[in-house]
Amino acid sequence: MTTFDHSSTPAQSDLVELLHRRGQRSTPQRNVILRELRRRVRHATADEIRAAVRDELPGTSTPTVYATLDLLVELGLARRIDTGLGAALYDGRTDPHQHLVCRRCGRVDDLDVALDEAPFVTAAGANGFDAESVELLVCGLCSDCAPAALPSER
Amino acid sequence: MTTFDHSSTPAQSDLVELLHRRGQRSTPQRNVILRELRRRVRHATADEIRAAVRDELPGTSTPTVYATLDLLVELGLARRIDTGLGAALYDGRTDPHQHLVCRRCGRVDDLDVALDEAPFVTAAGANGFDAESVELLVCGLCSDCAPAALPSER
DNA sequence: ATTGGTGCAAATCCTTTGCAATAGC
DNA sequence: GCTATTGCAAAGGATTTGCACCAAT
Repeated sequence: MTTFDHSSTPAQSDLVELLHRRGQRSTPQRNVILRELRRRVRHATADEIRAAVRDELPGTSTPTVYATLDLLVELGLARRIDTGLGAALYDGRTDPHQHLVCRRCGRVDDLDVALDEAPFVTAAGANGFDAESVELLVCGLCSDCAPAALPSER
Repeated sequence: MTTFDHSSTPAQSDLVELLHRRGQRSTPQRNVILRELRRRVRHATADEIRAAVRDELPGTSTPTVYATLDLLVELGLARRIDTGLGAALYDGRTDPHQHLVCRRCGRVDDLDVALDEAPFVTAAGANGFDAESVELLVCGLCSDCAPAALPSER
């Protein structure tokens, strides 16, 4: 196999089964964090998720939010985007898409251009590397920042 | 234009001219850091570069190393790799190539598979985004970690 | 009852900032 | 001489750890 399963988004309720299959537990925190992540249009930082989750689960702690987001990524229900500009972003979309990263304001937008991952996964395998995912980032200046940038920074 | 200039690595001496053209100065720190970055086979963290540079320029400070590496990236003489696993890595190779990132040990290797950036750059432009570079990371387990990983973490 | 999960506080790690001193041009 | 660059120390921000308590199975 040279590609990944990119089937459609699992239902919210599937989280319970995914967890139980691994001997892990369904908790209010996990359910609410996944729901919150999916409700969002824009990508969110762990801290933004925590702020939002607090309406429903007031005591929710930062370490729990991080642990849960990492777990969701591991379960294939979320993606983590590391841009190197401030905090990592979490993305509830699980279907294949890429990201546009503005190096000036840090904004990250989705980019829906198909990427054929097969050659990369195959070449990785030839190096003894077990590929799990391919992330493509287009870095540059977003529509707000491009005009504002001085010639020297372009 | 829908692609970038990926011409061959500039000579060390060109750094001086690149800097002067921007009204910036050639300093021993900048020259030594670039030389060190290019000498390396494996990618290096800012701190590793600092440790290496200290042999030649004992006083070199952390902020200078970070500032210089950022400058080299801006000048197109280096790339910064943000994996989200520990410190950022700097890569002195300027010709097009991708990266393999082991999520377990953090090791990053080069992957020489051609990527056609054009469709991504074009689509970015259609969104009003001014693309400057495209980064592709293949995430997974390296040859050392894949056998060691427990079934549950694979 | 078991043991996985949570919250709290604190620690750690990476990177940037402020500022006075230095050194290219 | 002008001002970019440096080093130092310290701050800042993101994420993780240790541990006691709690709760899902």
